Amino acid sequence: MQRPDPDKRRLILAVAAKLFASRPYHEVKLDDVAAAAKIGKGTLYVYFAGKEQLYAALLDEGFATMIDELQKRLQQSRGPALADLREIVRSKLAHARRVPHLFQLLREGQQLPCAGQLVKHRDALTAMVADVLRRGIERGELRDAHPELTALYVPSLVRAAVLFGPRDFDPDMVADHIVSVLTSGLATRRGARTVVVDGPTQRTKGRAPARAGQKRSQR
Amino acid sequence: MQRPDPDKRRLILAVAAKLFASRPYHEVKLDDVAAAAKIGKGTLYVYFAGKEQLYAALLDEGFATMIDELQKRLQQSRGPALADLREIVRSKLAHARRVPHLFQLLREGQQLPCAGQLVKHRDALTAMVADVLRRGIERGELRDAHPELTALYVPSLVRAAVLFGPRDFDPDMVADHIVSVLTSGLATRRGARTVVVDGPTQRTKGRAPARAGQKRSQR
Amino acid sequence: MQRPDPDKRRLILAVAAKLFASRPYHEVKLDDVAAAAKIGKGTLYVYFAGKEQLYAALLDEGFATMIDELQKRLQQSRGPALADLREIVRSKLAHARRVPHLFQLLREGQQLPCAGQLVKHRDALTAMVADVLRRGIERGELRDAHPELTALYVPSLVRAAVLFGPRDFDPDMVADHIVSVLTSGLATRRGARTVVVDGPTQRTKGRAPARAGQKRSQR
Amino acid sequence: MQRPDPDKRRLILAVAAKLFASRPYHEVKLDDVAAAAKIGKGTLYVYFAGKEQLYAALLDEGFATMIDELQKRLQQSRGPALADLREIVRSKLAHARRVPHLFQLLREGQQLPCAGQLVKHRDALTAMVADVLRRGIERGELRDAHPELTALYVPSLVRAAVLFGPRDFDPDMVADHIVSVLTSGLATRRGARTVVVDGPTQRTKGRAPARAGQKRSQR
DNA sequence: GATGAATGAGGGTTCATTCAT
DNA sequence: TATGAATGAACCCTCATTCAT
Repeated sequence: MQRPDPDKRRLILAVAAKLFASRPYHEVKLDDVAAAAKIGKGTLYVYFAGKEQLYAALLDEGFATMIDELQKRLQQSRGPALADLREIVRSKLAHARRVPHLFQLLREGQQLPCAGQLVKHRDALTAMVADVLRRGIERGELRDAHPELTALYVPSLVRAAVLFGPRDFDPDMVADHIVSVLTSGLATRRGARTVVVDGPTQRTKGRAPARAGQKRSQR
Repeated sequence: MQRPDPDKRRLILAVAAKLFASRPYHEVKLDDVAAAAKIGKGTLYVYFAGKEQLYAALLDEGFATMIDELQKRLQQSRGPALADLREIVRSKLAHARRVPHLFQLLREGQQLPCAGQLVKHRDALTAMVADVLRRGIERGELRDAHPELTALYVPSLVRAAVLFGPRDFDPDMVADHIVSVLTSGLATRRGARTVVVDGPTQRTKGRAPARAGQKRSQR
Repeated sequence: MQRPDPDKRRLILAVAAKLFASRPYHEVKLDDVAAAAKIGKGTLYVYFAGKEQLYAALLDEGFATMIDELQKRLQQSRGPALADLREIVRSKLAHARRVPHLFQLLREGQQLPCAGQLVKHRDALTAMVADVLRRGIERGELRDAHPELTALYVPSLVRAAVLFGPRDFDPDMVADHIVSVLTSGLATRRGARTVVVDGPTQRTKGRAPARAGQKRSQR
Repeated sequence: MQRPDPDKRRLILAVAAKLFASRPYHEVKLDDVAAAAKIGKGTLYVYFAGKEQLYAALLDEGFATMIDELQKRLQQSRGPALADLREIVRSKLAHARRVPHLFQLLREGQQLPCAGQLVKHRDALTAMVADVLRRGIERGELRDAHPELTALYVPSLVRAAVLFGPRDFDPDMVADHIVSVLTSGLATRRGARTVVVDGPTQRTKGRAPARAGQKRSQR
C-alpha cells in the first residue's frame, strides 16, 4: 500500500468496464465506480487523471490486448490466408467473450477527445486483416477487388454477432458462420445465375453486377 | 408563427444532428444547439420535451425514414432474393449519404434510455433482411445455416463501409462490393480447397457453415 | 428580468464585499454569496465568470470609484499642493467610510492572478499623489527628496488608520492628523535639535541625518 | 534523525515562506511545500499540525524575531525619542531585508483564524512605538495630538516602502526618508503658510492637528 | 410562440489529513 | 521518524430545465 498497486488499477478498470458498458458515458458517475470498486473517490485519481482518461484506458487496454493476442496467434502462421482469416475471427470472438464489454465501450469511445489512440488501434487491426487478405490474393487463394474494404467488414461482422446476436451464442458456431459467409458467400449456383453476370433472367437492368472487371479475371 | 412551425422543428433536428454526430452526447449542450439554430434556448422546449427526446427524435426519424424507403423499394419486388439484398444494401447506403450523421448517432443512441424505439427499428430492419434471406433459401437461390445471423451482418457491413471506409467512396461500388462478398465470398476454387481440406467430396456436402471437424486438421 | 439586471449585479457585489472582507478568500463559499444575495448559485455565473472574477470585480470597481472621485475632486483645484494632499487624504478616508471593506479586500487581492488591473490602479493613485507632491516642490511649498516614496506613504497612512485605528474614529480628525504629520512632522524645535544636524548633542554617531544634501538645498 | 529535526523544521518554514509569499494562501498546496522541501507530505505533519498552523508559525516566528530584535535595540537606549524612532524604522527595514516575505505573508494572515497571535504581536509593536512617542512628548522633543494613531503609521510607512517601493532600495536611505518625513514633515515655511492660512499667530498655537476652521476657507 | 435570465441539483475534481508500512 | 497511497468532505462550476416577460 505504499507503491501504487497494479491490482487496484485493474480492479478499477474491471469495475469501470462493467459500468460504462451498461450505461452511456454521461450516466456513469465516478461515485458509482468508486463505490463499486469499494475504494474512495479520491483513489480513482491516484490511478487515472480523470473520468475521460479512465474511460480511455479502458478502451485502450482492451483493444491493445486484443491486438496483441491476434498478433501472437498470427505471427507463427504462414499458412493459407483463409485459415488466418478464421483465426482472426476466432480470436476476436474469444476476446469479446473474455472482455464482454469491449464492443459496448467502443460505441461511444470513438468520439471522445481521447479517441486518437483508438483510431490507431483500429487502423492496426484493419491493416492486419488487409495484409492477410492481400496475401491470400497473391497466393491465388482469394479474389477481392477491394481488400481494404473487406478488412473493415471482418471486425464489423464480429461486432454485429456479439452485440446483436443471441445472448447464448456458441462462439465456434458463429466463427464458422462468419468465415463461411466470407469464404463462400450465400449464393447457390442457381442463385448466382439470377444475379451474377450471365443469365438473361437477371433483374438488374444494365447495372454492372457485383464483380467488376478485375475480379472476373481472377477466376 | 404562432403555431409550432414544422420548418423550425426540422431546422433544429438538422442542426442537432450535426452536433450530436460530431461530439459525444454529453458534450453537446442545448446552448450549442440553440445557438447553432439561431433560436432561443427556450424554444427548443417548444418542439422537444428535452435533450434526450431531441436525440431520440433524431434517431427515430432517421431510422424510420430509412425503413420506409426500404419497404417501398422492396414491397413491389417478388423477384430473386439476391436482387432484394442488393436493393437493401443500396438503399441503406443511399440513405447514409442523405443523412450522413445517422450512423454516428446510432453509436451512442443504443444505450440511451430512449433506446426502446431504436431496438424496435433495428429489429424491423433485421426482420426484413431475414425475410429476404429465408425466401432466397426457400427458392433455392441461397444457402445459409443461420439466416438470422446473416441478417445482422448486412446492416453491419454497410455501417463499416460508411463509418470507416474512404470518405469519398462511390456508393455503387461499395454496394456492389458488399453484395459480391455476400453472394460469392472471397475464396477462389484453389483457396476453398486449402480451407476445406483436401477431398473434393468435402466440398459438395461440406458447404454448410459449421465444419468443425476439418478445422482441427489445419492447425 | 429578460436583460441582465445591473441592480442584481450590484447586489451581488455588495453582498460579496461583505463576505470577502470578513473571511479570507478561500473561506468564502459561493454558496454563501448566493444565499446572502438571495439568488440561485447559478445566477452568480450570469454576472461573473467565476469566483475569482467576482473578487476581481469587487476590487476593481471599488478602486476605480475611489480614483474617479479623487480625480474629480482634484482636477478643479490648482491651488496649494498641501491643500490637494489634504483633499486626497480626505477623499480616501471618505471612500473607506462608504466602502468599508475595500481595504480589507485589498489585502489578499494583490496576489491573485487577476491582480494586474489592481496594480494599474495603485500605480495611478501613486502617480496622482506624486504629481501633487512634485507640484508642491516646484512651487516651493514642499521639500521632499523622494516624492515617489512619499506618494506610497500617503495611501498607507490612510490604510493604517482605517484598518487598525479605533473603530469609531472621526474621519475629519484622522485626516487632519495625517495631514498634520505629513506637513509638519512630529519634532518640536527642541526635539529637532537632538536628531537633526547641527547640535553637538546628537546621539547618532556619524550617520547622516534624515535629510540628504539635496533636501537642505531646498530650504 | 529519529528525533524531530530542528533543521528540517527550519527548512520547511523557509520553503513555505517563499511559497506563501508568492501565491495566495489557497493556492499553496501542501504537496507543493513538501515537494519544494523534498520531503514527504506526511512529514509536514510531524512538524506542524496542519496547513494553517504552518502558516501561523511562519508569521509568528517572523514577527516575534522582529520584535525581539527591536526590544534588544531599544531597551538599552534612554536617549532622545526621535533617535529611538529611527532605530525602530531601521530595525524593521533591516528585518524586512532578512525575511523578505514577511510583509507579503502579513497580508493574508490577518484574516486567518490563527490571527489572534498576530494581533498580539502587532499590538506589542504598536505599544512600543507609542511608548517612544509618549516619552518624546513628555520630554518636549515631540508634539503629537494622537500618538496612538501615529504609532500605527510607523509600521505602515515601512510596509509601504518595502512592498511597493523600488526593488533595489537602499535601506538607510529609506529609513532616513521615513524618519525625515515623520520628524519634519514636508512643508516649507512658505508652504505651511498656504495651508495654515494667513495670520502668523495661527501658526504658534495652531500647530495641533485639528484645524477645522481654517480648512473651510481654502475651498 | 419565443426568449434568455434564473435556477439548483448534480458531479467531477481537489486537497488537507490520515495511517499502514 | 518518514513516507505517500488512500480517503472523502468540500466546493466550484455546469447545464438541463423553468418561467416571467
